[in-house]
Formats: sequence, structure tokens, C-alpha cells
Amino acid sequence: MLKLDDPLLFGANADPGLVALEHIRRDDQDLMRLFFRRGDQTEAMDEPFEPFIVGETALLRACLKNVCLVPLQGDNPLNLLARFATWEACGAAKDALAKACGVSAGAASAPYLFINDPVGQHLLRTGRTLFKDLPFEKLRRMQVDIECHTTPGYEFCNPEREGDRILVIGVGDQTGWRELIGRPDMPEADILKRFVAVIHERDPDVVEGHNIFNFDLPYLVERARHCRVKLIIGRDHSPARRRSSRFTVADRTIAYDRFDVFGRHVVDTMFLLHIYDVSHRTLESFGLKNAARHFGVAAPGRTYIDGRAIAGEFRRDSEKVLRYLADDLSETQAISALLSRSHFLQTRMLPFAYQNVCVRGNAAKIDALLLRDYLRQGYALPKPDAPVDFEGGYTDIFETGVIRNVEHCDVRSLYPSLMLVRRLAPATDPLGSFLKMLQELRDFRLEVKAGMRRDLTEAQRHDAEALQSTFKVLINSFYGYLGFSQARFCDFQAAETVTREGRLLLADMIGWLRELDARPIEIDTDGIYFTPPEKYDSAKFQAAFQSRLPPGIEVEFDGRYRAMFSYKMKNYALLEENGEIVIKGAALKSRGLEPFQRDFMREAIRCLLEGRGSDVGVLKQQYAAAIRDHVWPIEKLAKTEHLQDAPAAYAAKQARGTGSRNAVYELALKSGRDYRSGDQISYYVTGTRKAVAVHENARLTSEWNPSSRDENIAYYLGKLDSLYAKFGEFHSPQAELALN
DNA sequence: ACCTGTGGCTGATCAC
DNA sequence: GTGATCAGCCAC
Repeated sequence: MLKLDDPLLFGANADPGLVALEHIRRDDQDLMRLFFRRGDQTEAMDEPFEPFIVGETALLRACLKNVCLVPLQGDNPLNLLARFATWEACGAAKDALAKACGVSAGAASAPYLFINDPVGQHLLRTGRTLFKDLPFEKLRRMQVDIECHTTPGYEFCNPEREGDRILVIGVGDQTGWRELIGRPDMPEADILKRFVAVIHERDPDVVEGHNIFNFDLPYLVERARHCRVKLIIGRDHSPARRRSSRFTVADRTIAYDRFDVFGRHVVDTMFLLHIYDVSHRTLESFGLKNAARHFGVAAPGRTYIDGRAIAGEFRRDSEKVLRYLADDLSETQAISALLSRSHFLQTRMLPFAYQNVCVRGNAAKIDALLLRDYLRQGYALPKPDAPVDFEGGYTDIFETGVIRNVEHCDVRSLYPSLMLVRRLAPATDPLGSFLKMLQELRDFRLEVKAGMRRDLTEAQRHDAEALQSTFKVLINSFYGYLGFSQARFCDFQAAETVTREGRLLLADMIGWLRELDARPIEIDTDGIYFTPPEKYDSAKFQAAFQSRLPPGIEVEFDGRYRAMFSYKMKNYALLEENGEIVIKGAALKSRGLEPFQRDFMREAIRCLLEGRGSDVGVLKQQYAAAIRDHVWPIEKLAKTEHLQDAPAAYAAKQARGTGSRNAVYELALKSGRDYRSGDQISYYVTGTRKAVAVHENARLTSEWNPSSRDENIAYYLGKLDSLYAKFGEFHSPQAELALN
């Protein structure tokens, strides 16, 4: 049976039903106000709040007077815990320490640790977490979406522009309840007032929206200011607090306006989509409608209205606009129901408010779990090492081109297995919490997976699935944590040992495959594609291979393919037994490519894999004709890219004379619109010559005029030519002959 | 104030 | 033209 009460993973306090907590001051005392779900009610309860700082004994003793100091055990340097009566006193102590040692609290290497979040501190120290014993369905999630009037002649709405305004605010929840606030004759101030009243009537724990941080909430705040309506939507009737923040997922960074609402959590489904996409990489865009389609939750017969025409449509047929808004709400709800469940479950484990669980990375989560365990046991904390570069996985390619009859084998969770079997862990972890946690997460996951076969209700099945996939992601982050310079227990030597052991094991595996007369084709970190021996008994072959593996290491033979197109390292395509084709690699399927290039490659790869390489020439002629004759809509020729930096940062670099020119940033600056890092921009290339400077000949796709097409035909034909040449050696007649 | 890692491929730009 | 460098995207 699952043991869901280990303090290492779940904290030492199991009080059920906590849905939110906030730092308050009452009668000159600092307290935490806890909100509990009891039946259908939400009850508030206050408890003492005692902020803390951990630091080096000498430093703390020298700087802090009249403070309660508690020594911590072990050899780690941050071995004294200071407790304070108030958050203010804690902040003042932090400032004094920063001044005394000249290192700010944000620096990981500081000789003291101050956590700049009272809620996080309280959860860490008390071992409480949110949502214990609370079913996901009992969490009150309210979706919010607004429709606005844009002054005619403008592409985008702007709450500060004279004439722009909110037309209607839609709110709904997971029970199907819904209210659409706004009629054509309703003053904007009344809409906003009703919105505030509805928040208090329904009292949601979570406010959800698609792009709610960068659109709905800033817009609502600005219009409320304009209409002199107080947007007091907190559980204590305080207004939403706003500050600029950043959200990072893998290599994307998204600048956003973070909003905090007292006693509630704000969740942006667009962020959840980004997190989902890092592991799945299947979303074409992050818009609500595209996502709803992708997850099969799009409203049936959905009405479509051009954003710029909303106001007119609202006067003519307000019902239609309300239907449109209701569709948005139900789609947002459905996407959230699918994607937020795993964050909900993580919140039961982590010393974070739910809202933070949805925006923090995995290393930060592992860090918090370790920190909580060390404080609970009264042990001193390490200071992170200075970062060191270290080698990663073994990647190689042995054969290229089209290869028939291919198999794949894969070491089951290579890095976690190596860490557990070889006991590879931070040198600064005398309690051994790192490996205990890894081991337990892994055991839990196997149990959950096994348990899923038993009879479960639909809700339990959803929870189990979300739990095991959450654990999988956490488990896979342990290795990354070791090599993360901001992690309190990072250990670059240990990280380097993990990858080295991995490289050695995979090199051994290549040798064993060759000894067994198999031909390795491509290897990447923990898996190998190979051609099996001519005549062989697959069970015998696998048994012979398995017998050579060291203890604790398992290899799965997890794929068999009719053919493989091996192109370059990390770039290949597979023809499955059922005729489907899977393409891997940035060179073959990057979203940064124009759709016509991706389409061409997909079709060309199919030709190669199916032994019709000579058809690639015909394909090229068809594509060339389509480009010359303006057959396609511009989207097929346009590039779509994410802005990594803010356009202003690019402009500053240019002004300093550093950095190359870049089309998307040039377009972002020229557009006059307020683009931020993380935004997508789609553009195409104009002109007549093949060799043009793209940054001087780029145009926004949204500015394309179908009745006077100006895309650069020579430029796009040139791209098609090089694409054809790229596959040249693989579809030539010689290549065909070699195959047959 | 925020952040898991390394490795590989490509196109665009820019100095040579 | 060529090579170096960077940004973006992707595999694991």
C-alpha cells in the first residue's frame, strides 16, 4: 500500500484541508492566517509565524544581537538558525548580514540563507503543505476570461487607449456554473463591480485563465483604475498585488506580470501548456483554441469571431459573443483539469503555495524538499560550490542513410539507476536525504503504476496517473539538480561521475552488441539503435545481452522498426511496423523551420523510408511550382519564433554595438507593440533577389496582403534547392541500388 | 528575483 | 566565399 506520510516527501504535518495561507499582522504580532476547507465552508485560523535565517555561526553571532540562535548539527557551514519575532526583524537582520559580509541574499554562495517568501518559510518550518486529503474536485477553481472593445483601426487592444474598454467578463467553474457579466448597455464600472462581488460570492481558491497574467489581469487592473472601481478580490478584500517576474521552462523564458491575490492562487493555463510541451513537444502554438483541439476538449461547433470585430458583433448579436466567451471558459476549464492535477498533487508534498508550484522548476522543488528535511532534523546546510563545466552523455553515429530492420534498446532510467546503484549523491548530504528521496520516489512510482491496474474510480485513476508522471519528472531531475549551480546540495563531481559511468556503460553495450553480430547505428546517452544479426532468435539474443549487464541496471528492448533513416546525431526518422513515421531532431522537424520545409521533409522522408527515393525529385518540382505560382497561404512560408529576450534588451545591445541583427527583434521593435520575452513572432521574407539580408526584408505575417503578394520567390526556391541537396546522397539512384 | 544538466544541428550575421 | 559565433530548437 502507498505510504503517503513520509515527512521527507510530504512534510511532518498532515493537517487536512489547508487551501491557502497568508502572512498577516494583528495587534503588532506577525501571524499566519490559514484557510481550511471544512465541508463546503472555508474557515480561517491564525497561528504564530516565526521567520528564520540560517547562516555561519561566526557571522550570525557577530551581526545579530538579542536574537534566538539555535545551533545545527553536522559539518556543513550554515550551522546556526536564527529565529525572529517578526518578518520585519528578519528582513532587517538579512540586510545587516548582507552589509557585514558584502554578499546579497540572492547569491547562492552567501554565508547565510534568507528565503524571501513568508509563506514558503512557514511551510518549510512547520512541515505543513496545502491540499492534504483534499480531493482535486473539491478545490474551487474559477476560470476568468474577458472580451474587450478595440478602437477601430488598431490591431491590438490596449486598456490605456481612449475608447478601448471591457465589454464582458466571463467567470465559470468546474461544476459547470457560469456567469457572463456584461450586456451592450451595461456601464464598464458596473461590470467590474459585479466581477468583484462574484469573486466573494463564489470564493474560489484558484483563479485560472489562459494568458491571465499577461492579458486579463493587467487589463482588468487598468480598466478598474480608469473606472475608479476597487479590484478588491482577496479573501481579506485587499486588491491584487502585482510585480514583474519571469517564468522559465527549459530554454524558454517568459516575462510576465505576476499577480498575488490574498488567500487565493492564480494559475495561467498558458504556463501549464509550456510545461507540458517541454516533455511532449507536440503543440503547434500556445493559443487556447489550438490547445483545446490538441487535447480533444474544443467546444463543439465553436463560434469564431475576429478579436477586432467583437464590439460590433456584440451590438448586433450579443448572444453570439456570449457563446464565444462561454466556449473559452469551458475550454480553459478542461485544459486546466487535465494539466493542473499534477501540480495540485505536488502541492501536497512541497513547501510551496500552489501558485508557486505551477511556476517553479524541478530543481527548486528538490532543493526545497532537502532543505525542509535538514531543518526538521536540525542539521546544518551547505553552501553551493562554484560551477564547473562537466561532460554529458555519450552520443555517436555509426551508420547513415536508410537502413532496413532496426531495433532499439534503452537503459531503464539510466542516471537515477546509476545514482542508486553506485550511491552517487552530494558530498554535503550527511543525512543521505538525496538518495532516500530518490529511492522512495522510485518505489512509489512503481507501486502507483502497479496499483493502476486495480479497480479504481475515474478520479483515483486520474490521480494515480498524474502522481506517477509527476514522480517520473522529479526523478529525472535529480541528476540535473547535482549539476545545478544554485542548488544548495549541488555537487559537480558527483554529476560528472554519473555521466562518466553512463558513458562507460553505453560504450560497453556497443561492444556487446558487436560481439553478438549486431550493428549499432546511432547512440544517444541511454539508448542504442542497431541492426540485429542476420539470422537470430530474438529471445536468445536479448538473454545473451542481458547476462552481461552489471547488477541494478536493466535494459529494455523497446522498439522494432521496418526502417530507419539515420541522418545525423540526434536526427533520424523511424518507419514503424504499422506504417507510421516518427521523426526526431531539430534538423528534421524544428518548429523554427518554415512549414513548407517541414512538410517537404516529412514527405521526402516517407519516400526514402518506403524505398521510393526517386519520387523526391517529383516532390521538389511540385513544391517549386507551388512557390512560383503563389499557391500557398503565407503561413506555409513564414517562420515563427519565440523571443528569448525583451526587444528593449536587443535594442540596447545594438546600441552598444554588440550582437548581430535579428529579423524577429527588428520586427518587434518596428511594430510598436509591447512585445516581451517569450512572445511568438511570425514573419516572411520579401524582395526579389535570392541572397537578401533577412533582417532588412522581413515582414510580419499579420501584415501580409493576399491581393498583392510580395514574398521573395527566389529566396524560397533557394531554400527548397538546398533542402533537396541536403537529402541528395540519400535519394540518388546509387542509393536506391544499394538498397535493393 | 528567477533559474535542472550536456550535446548537436541549422540558419543568419559578420569579420576576414 | 569561409569560418566563427550566436540564437533557436531539439534529444536525452
